[in-house]
Amino acid sequence: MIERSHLSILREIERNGTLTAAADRLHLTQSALTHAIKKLEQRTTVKLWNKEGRTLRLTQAGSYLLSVANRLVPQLEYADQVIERFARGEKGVIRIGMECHPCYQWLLKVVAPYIERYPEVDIDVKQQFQFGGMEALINYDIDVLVTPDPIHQSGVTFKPVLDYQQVLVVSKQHALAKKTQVEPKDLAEEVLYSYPVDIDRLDIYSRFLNPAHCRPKKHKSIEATDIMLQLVAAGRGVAALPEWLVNEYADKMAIQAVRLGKAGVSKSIYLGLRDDDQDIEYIQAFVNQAKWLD
Amino acid sequence: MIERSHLSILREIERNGTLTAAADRLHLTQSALTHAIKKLEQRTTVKLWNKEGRTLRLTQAGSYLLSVANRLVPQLEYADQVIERFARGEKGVIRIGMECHPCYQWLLKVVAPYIERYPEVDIDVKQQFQFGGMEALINYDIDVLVTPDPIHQSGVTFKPVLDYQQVLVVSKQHALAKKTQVEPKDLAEEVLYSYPVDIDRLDIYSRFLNPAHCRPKKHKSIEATDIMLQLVAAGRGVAALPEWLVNEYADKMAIQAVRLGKAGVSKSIYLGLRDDDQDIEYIQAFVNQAKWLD
DNA sequence: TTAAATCATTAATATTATTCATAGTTTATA
DNA sequence: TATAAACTATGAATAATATTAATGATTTAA
Repeated sequence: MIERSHLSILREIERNGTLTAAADRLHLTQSALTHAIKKLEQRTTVKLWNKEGRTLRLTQAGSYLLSVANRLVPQLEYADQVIERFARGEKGVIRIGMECHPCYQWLLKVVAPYIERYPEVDIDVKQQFQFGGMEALINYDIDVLVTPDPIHQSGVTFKPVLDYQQVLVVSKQHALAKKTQVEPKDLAEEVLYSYPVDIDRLDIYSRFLNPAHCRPKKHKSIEATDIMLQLVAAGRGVAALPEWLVNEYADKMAIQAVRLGKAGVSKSIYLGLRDDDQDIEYIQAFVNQAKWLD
Repeated sequence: MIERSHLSILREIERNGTLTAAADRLHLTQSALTHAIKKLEQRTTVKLWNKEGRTLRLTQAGSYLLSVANRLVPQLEYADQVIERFARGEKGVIRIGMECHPCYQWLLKVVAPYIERYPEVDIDVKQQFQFGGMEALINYDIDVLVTPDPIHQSGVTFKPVLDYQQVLVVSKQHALAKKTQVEPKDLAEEVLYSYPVDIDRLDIYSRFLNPAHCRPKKHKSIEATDIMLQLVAAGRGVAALPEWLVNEYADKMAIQAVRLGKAGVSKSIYLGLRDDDQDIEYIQAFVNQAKWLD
């Protein structure tokens, strides 16, 4: 069986001309090389070199093996390097699954500085998890789950990375814009825009309207945040969004954030990780980056 | 340092699912494998597997190494074989991959005299490359690629070995059989037989019918040349084939070759070789044999 | 011809791989 | 849920292999 060491020896002998020099390169003694090549030639019963005087000339079989060596050894050496990078926690892939619509904007702000610091880590974002992110995480389809609704399950741990207020966004011209807070009944005559997700997953219902048994006049769903906010700015309706997201748009659009009720609606974004991965350095670093952004 | 044994172990564990089974395959004990992988993981300080119960799931680093293994181990195994052949005093093996259907018939005529002259060289023909022959060549799955469509890529050189005309074959009774050449519109009421390959790869379309915006009445695909020509002879349709191939059958069947258009459709068959192999004598001899046949 | 450089050989030693025996887990099944 | 079966882990013993040291033989160059 041809081993890596044989191939390395082939290469170094050819490159350096003499056994002695090749041995130095390989941090071995000349004797070791002599033994190694003799053993290889004996075991395969193939002569790899013809000895002309003290110089070695490759046979046909030898130069075949040399070509194999020149092809494969660099690949093995590269693999060594990659594994070292894995060892130092520098190399890897993070596949991120998103379970909340507006989180994407927040995620971009986490990812940007992270990829600066970890250029060897690939980031792959899969946005299409309306739910079922947990399953994807457990099945190793993703490595990190970004969600506002952590589910407790063994093998997976969630960490809060961002606390924020869910607020009502209205046009600057809107009557509610003057108030410091809105009440559920204030929405009775409003058009409410939301992302196209199940109503049970919308906090404006579960934590604000439903407890007061109120409904908006109409409910429309829209995929794109920009469009939604343009409609809001135009006075065509209102929306419930994270405060930090509204702030991003506040200077470009005529919109205003208003607190939901007296206490406000507090939310958190969580990152879910498999316990297996907890102590992978580049994943830890990612979680820390997310926390720090806060 | 990643050794061949590590890569083989990776492969067999993944292939067999359990350490015990992998150990059997490798003619080792389970204990040996446990020790080996533990040692590797300790030396590199990289976890290659996560143990979930008794099943092993590759980590990112592990699956990276597996991909390296799947690429390199077959090449090492092949090198073992080549060296064994050298040991037995055989000069080697030529593994030929075919990317064109009718080339097989031509190849037989090259191989026949070659194996007379080089009884010590084994010839192995792999016909199943509809495409992807390039990859096979580069991966050392084959040594020679026979194709009408050479792709320029470093490390591989193509040499034309046969120039020929692609012609239309019709029954001797067919009206077109009297003509010296056919025009695209002549096929408008014909059934056209071809090998079952993508239409883009058929010269009768790309170089004859398409430029004139013509189509045959119907297009049917058939695998076997003999059957195809029998149908043609029976007047059930026409086909486009290499002239030399038609000539082979011309005396046995009532078929007639007609030139495609005024200029004809000229084609070449190329042999692709890795540059590494260019100066291996028995491979050179093969290429020469192919050229000479012309 | 001689000194320097290189390669080959043997025996001793060091290192690494493998096994054996056995204990500890996990999984299947009854 | 107890039990058997299948699998993995571990430590100590052993086997196999690699490496060296010491030295003699050969080649090369001056």
